[in-house]
Amino acid sequence: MSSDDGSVESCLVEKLRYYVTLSDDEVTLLSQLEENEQEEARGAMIRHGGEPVDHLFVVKAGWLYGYTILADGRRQVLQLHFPGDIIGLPDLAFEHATTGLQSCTDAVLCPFPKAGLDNILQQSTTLTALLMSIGMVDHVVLLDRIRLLGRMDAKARIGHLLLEIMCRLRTTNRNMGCEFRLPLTQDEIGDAVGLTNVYVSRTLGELERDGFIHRSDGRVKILREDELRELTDFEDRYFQMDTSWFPDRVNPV
Amino acid sequence: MSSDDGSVESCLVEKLRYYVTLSDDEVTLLSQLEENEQEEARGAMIRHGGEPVDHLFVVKAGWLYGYTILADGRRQVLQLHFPGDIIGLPDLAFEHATTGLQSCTDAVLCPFPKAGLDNILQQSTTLTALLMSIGMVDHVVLLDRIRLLGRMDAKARIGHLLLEIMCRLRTTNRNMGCEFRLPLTQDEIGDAVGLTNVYVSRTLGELERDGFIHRSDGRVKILREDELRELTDFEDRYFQMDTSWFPDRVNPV
DNA sequence: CGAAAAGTTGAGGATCGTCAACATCTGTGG
DNA sequence: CCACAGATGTTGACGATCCTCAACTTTTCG
Repeated sequence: MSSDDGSVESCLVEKLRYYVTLSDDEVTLLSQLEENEQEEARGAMIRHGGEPVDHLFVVKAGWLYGYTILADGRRQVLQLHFPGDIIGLPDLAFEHATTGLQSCTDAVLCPFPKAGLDNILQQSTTLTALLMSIGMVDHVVLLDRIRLLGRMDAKARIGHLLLEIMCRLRTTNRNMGCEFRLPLTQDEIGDAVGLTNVYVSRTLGELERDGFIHRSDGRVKILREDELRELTDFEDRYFQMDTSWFPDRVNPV
Repeated sequence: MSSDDGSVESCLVEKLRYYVTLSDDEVTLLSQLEENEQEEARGAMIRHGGEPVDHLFVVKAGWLYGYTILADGRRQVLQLHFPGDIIGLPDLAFEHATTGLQSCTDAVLCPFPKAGLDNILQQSTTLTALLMSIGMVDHVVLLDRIRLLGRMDAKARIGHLLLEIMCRLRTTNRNMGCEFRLPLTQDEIGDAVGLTNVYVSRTLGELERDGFIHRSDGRVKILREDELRELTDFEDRYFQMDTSWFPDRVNPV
């Protein structure tokens, strides 16, 4: 699973392979998106909201998040980005970035031009359908987030976020257990689920006292996943995807 | 702008034409999505969350909304659907509907099978790119909603919702003013922006006393749009779309 | 080792929810 | 045309969740 220069295979390919088998041609098409690399340190501002956007990114390593700042200076974290994600698709429809982009760990990004999607749209209806499907999964995850922000209390919000992160990590790390490193500050967690850092601290403490999670180092372990899923009404949107409607291949393997 | 049988042209075509010029072939492709009609009365449950999904809808007339019910019975309205919208794209990636669907006015829907998108994906890269772009606009609208739910107070939430509805209506009703019929109950408004009907009533009253809106009949008039935009930090995501990255046409006019 | 960042804990306060009574609107049948 | 019932909207009193401010502790990293 490693290419001949010793590097690990593309996370994007790995993520897409979680859902369908890819032909060599399709892998080649995708790898064109990852020809350039750009390293970023933890906490780097990669893009401000409102800037002109001329390229998208594939995340090769690290965690990042999109955010907006409100008039009073507070921040809302809009979505988390993990290795294998394509960042910036929604901005394609606009001339200026709708969200800021910041890294929460050291990260490696692969920038590619907007036009880089032309190849894919024109040469592979399967990849087109797959990219649309990934977009649909993301869409549903946002709906879950809306539900969370609109109607759930602090404990459920944070528990839900932790479960979502875990399931998302599993799509590129197939046999991950229930423990993972959580490189988010409590400020960032709060900004993601609409709470303050103070209340995040209290609530994480409560979740730990209740025996739902265990924290040590920068790591989190989900102790009673089933019960936490129940408490937070969580559904794993990443687990499986319906590809039955995909068009017959115009460019068969 | 009317076809020979006297009916108004497709809202879907009208909405897409807001953004690009369409060829006759493309209009034909799209019209295939609207071959069947289904009438629904106000308040009809069209689909429950969790049901198997075998088709999507084009909205021909009326307002609808997607929602979910929480464990305690409360409801979160996830998105509003207007004439010209395609409902169900996100569900394509799943075997079961992720949201319930209900009408808030009498409505006319055009159901079409999942496979109905094949034609479009395979025969028009322009329409494919356009559908993706619409999806991206929707995506950004959801991000705005997340920001609203996570960090804005009741007055801004409701004001923002009203502005969003107005701008959305303008995409299919080009020369609409600042007044429109609002066929949502205060329960539904509350479920959309994460408040209770009681607080919606209070807040609408406050917005009216402040001179931002005027209510009469079932209609709302935005009185000081600029100031309300400022108060609610509103940005019109529907107004314009960047189509510059669209692939060169494989099937030119 | 020391400074800055991140996390914890307490006290008091603001926003919004809950419950309840009442008012108004809407549509239906007599 | 009126009567009535159910749905919808309004208003008040009270309470819960979460925020703000602030002091303090722990961790991280140069």
